[in-house]
Amino acid sequence: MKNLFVEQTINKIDETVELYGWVDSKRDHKKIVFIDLRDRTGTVQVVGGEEFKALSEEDVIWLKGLVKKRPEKLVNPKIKTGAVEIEVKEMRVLNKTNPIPLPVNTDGYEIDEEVRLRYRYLDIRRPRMYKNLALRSKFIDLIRQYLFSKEFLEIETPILSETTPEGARDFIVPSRLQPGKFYALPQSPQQYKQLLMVGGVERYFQIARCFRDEDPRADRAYGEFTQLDLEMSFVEREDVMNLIEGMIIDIYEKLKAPIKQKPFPVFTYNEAIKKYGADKFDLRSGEDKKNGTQAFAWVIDFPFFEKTVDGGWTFTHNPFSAPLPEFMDDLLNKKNISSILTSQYDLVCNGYEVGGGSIRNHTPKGLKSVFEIMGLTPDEIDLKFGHMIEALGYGAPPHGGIAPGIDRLLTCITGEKNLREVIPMPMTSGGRTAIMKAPSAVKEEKLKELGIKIR
RNA sequence: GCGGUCGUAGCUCAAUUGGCUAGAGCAAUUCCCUGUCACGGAAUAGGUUGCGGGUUCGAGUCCCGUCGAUCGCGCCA
Repeated sequence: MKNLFVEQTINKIDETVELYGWVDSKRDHKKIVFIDLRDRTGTVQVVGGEEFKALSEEDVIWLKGLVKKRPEKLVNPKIKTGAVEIEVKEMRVLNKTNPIPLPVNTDGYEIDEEVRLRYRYLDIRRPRMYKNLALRSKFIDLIRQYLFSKEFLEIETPILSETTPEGARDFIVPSRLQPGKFYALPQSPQQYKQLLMVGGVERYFQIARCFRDEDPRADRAYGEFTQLDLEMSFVEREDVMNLIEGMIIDIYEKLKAPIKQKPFPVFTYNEAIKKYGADKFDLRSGEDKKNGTQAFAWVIDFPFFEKTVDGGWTFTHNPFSAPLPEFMDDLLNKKNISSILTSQYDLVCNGYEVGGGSIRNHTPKGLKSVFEIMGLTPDEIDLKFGHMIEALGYGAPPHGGIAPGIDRLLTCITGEKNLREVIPMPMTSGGRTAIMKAPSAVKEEKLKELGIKIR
């Protein structure tokens, strides 16, 4: 097993070491040949001769060699290991590469994204992409550390689930055992996490994959995305906001990412619209952008309902939200509907909406009232949300939560312009997996088994 | 669903007003060079200009269609 990373050679002067990695570049001077050996931690120069002649860029090799301090005038200040070089003793090619279809020693922005996605497994060899993936891993690690220290449980919720009657378009999956019927992939674990609160879990989180069949944008990947899904019992709006704000401040300190204003500024929806013309906005100065400062803010006091085109009402954010306490009577009596404010809070960072949540309606009558205002009949309410209303009737605790988007937070913190730069294997905007050929046709027998006829 | 931009060698690009055999850098292959560090130098190979049609003596270039990528609008509880 490999037990030494390239960047550690700097501490192994005069020792014989074994290294594994890829040939990043080769400089052949006939009698003396240099290669840069690369692994995920960086590159180091290896000095050899005849044995390196046949190497090509991206060959995978093992080598044994002596780490030598470089003479002063031969130090390369551009790389972390520039003060040393390896004098090769033995070398083996573990796998000779075919000509590589795209360069991996640039930042990659110049390359057609279609090519980068098709060869994503090579694209992530480039240091920038590896760094983004490593940061993503660290970020999630720090989330877990923080939330476990606050007595949270990490719990998985189903992926094969029920269609969501409102909201985004669902991905649906045919059922074999119930021919002609379909599962849906969750747009978020919203209902399950509330049921966990009914179940007395009190503090839940999940690094949750969410699925929505809506057209993509630069800040919105097609198909699936990841959020930190979180729910707490016996809390009020400020409790959830404080918890998540505390978590972010802790994580960003550990990642040495400066935050512009702490505590995060809070704007009401009306203030935000008046001041910025939108409910998401970028508070950074030019200087902030240059040094990677992250500007967080909260937006609260959104209207609960808005008029639909046909004159009815629909919710602005989340039908499971409770109104602010002072509007509960109006909700239950279906009065002054346009002025009811929701307990919804949105987290904004650098102009992106990076999360949203609310205190939920934890009584059956509160939730029912929302659907009644939306004009659903008792039968419809029962059919679509009967299970939730029933569950709330069995001693559901007051509860609320939030769901920060991991992809967007990472886009902000890395300064990337596109969400796909922090997603390991994203789909194209046309909904294709770029490496494998999904979605693909399935064989006639398979369809028959599922009870599906095409056309 | 709609609109913008783009599609030429494995990658990044060039090709004047529609006109000679579609060029260059990187990568690949062969060769030269003891200190380079994204080394340098010489040569070779590499093309259905996304695909299909049209206009024209002649199309990478103009027109129509189509496919794909990407950005935005709609959409996104």
